[in-house]
Amino acid sequence: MDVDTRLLRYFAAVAQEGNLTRAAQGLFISQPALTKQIRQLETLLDVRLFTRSRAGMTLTEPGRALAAGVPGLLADWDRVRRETRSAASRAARVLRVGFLASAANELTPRITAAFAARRPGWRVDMRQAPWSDPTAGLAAGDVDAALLRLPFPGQEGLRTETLLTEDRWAVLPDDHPLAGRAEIPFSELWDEPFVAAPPETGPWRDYWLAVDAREGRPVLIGAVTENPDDWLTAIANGYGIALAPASAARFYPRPGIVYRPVTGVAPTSVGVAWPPAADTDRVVQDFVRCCLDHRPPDPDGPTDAP
Amino acid sequence: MDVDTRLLRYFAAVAQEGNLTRAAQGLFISQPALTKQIRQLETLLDVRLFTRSRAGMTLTEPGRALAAGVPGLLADWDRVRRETRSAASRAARVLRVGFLASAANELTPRITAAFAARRPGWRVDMRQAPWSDPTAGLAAGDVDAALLRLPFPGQEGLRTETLLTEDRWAVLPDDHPLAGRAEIPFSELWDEPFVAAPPETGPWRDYWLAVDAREGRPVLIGAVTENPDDWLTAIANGYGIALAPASAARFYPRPGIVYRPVTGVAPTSVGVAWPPAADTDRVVQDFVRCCLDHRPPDPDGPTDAP
DNA sequence: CACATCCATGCCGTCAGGCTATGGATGCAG
DNA sequence: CTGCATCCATAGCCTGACGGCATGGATGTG
Repeated sequence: MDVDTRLLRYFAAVAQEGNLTRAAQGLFISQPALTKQIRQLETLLDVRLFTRSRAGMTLTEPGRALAAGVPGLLADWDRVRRETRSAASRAARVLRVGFLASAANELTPRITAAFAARRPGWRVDMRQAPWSDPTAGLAAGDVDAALLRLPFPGQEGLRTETLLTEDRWAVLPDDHPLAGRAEIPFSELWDEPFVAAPPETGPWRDYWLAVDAREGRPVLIGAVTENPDDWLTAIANGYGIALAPASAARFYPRPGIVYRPVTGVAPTSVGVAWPPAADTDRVVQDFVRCCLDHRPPDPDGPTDAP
Repeated sequence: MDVDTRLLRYFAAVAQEGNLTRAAQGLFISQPALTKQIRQLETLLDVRLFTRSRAGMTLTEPGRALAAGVPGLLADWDRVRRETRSAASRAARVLRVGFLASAANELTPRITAAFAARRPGWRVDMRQAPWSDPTAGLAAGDVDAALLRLPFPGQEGLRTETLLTEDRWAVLPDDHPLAGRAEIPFSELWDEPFVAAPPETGPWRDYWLAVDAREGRPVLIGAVTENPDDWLTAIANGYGIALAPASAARFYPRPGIVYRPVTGVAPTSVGVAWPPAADTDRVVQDFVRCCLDHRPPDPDGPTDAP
């Protein structure tokens, strides 16, 4: 009696959604395809899992029994898969490091160089994470360590060390009325439209919109983008402005875009993070050591910033 | 990243066997098909799971990590599947009862009739189990209760009640030298060839060969059969003799076959069994009650035996 | 009564899984 | 040294499953 995890995912989606059409949209397949798959699962188990009605799909009693077990099965498979990948990385002497955007700025190459010197034969695999994952793959177990922005949601379950702190600046189109100012109080930006990350990025999005520095004022969203490139383009095209770490001026310069210091928002930090399970992992700890050894003496940023 | 349990079964088989060809035989597929599947799993995970050599397939380090997790995944899926089936039976008001051979003999129809009277709307689904499973599907969770021979291996983890006890008789071809005897001491059968169940049925096979009543003498196997029909045919054809419950003379009469009482072997019992989890299950307990209510007063067999 | 919203069905193209036959590598026995 | 056995990999083919689109049937709703 074999089953595909795909079938279980489909079932879980329909069970949760209670609606074939919407579940199919969420799974990026057509509704008839999903109909067929659910029927196939029912045939396979010889059990009626749903009662169909115009109102949608309602779980039967056995359907509820299955729905209770499936998420655990999928999670277990995911765990085993990640453990296998981790073992593979380790066997290949690869340290997987997740990072967000510009990672630890100018420190990054120096950290990896120091690690290479400390662990000959090992290779660092730097993986850029999407904005939607503020843990840069660490929470999902996709990487052994991560360079990321502090603080982040879920930080309690992970070990972190701060590497550097820098101010947040404003990113403006160069024809913006405020583009000529040497420094801008954040309150003057409250009514400006912002180019934001997608809503599903949650706290990340709010953090870079500086929601908690707006004294409750609503945020004006001018555009939503998924990655730095679209983000800069949207700003250059005048859809809105944004906040960014000061170092973005060095890492993401672009014609038509200017970066200006902002007062009235808290600075942002970059840290290294690792899972508690890696506390005794010599390789991960070596990497952390390399990170800490290259912390800049000046807490406002790396000393060799251009 | 979806995977089929089939793929995991294949992987587990190769991991355990260390040999594609033999694993493929055990899985009833061709060796090239298995080669492709294993390679596909490696591609899917992007991990080399085996090192190939003339000596066979050896697990790599990540392969061992996967092999450690896969049996648990498969067991969990099986558990969830059985729970779903159980919920379905319950919802359909079906009590699944496993049984071996002639179950509780003449009692069986009376038990089911009593249960039908006690639980209107419920249906008893009687499922004959193969000889290879002395728990008649109970251990695997395929049934809610079982009518089976006592004692059986794995009995400790289950609840049992004895329903009837009967002597074991000899089953002989009618032209056998001992066929004319009214009663046969078992010691006179020690050197006779026996028609046995397949070796994989283990304790069941040994029990009906009465291995523990032979004072250490080796058993002579004249033929191996998988089911009662082949078994009787083999005996009629003179391949060997066998032991059987006395009631077999009533349930399995056949031209060319005679049943004779035997002394020197312990009698055999039929009991009802259920999992501890069903101790509080009203329906299962009703069925057990029906079984006990129809226990014959005479411990040597049902009173209405012909 | 038209319309919206469910799920089910029919038909078709594509691809993955299986089989048979065969090839390349390597160890072993005569 | 050579023929053979035993590994696993590859090639070519067939079938069946999965997915898409278009459409149908049932049932509330404005």
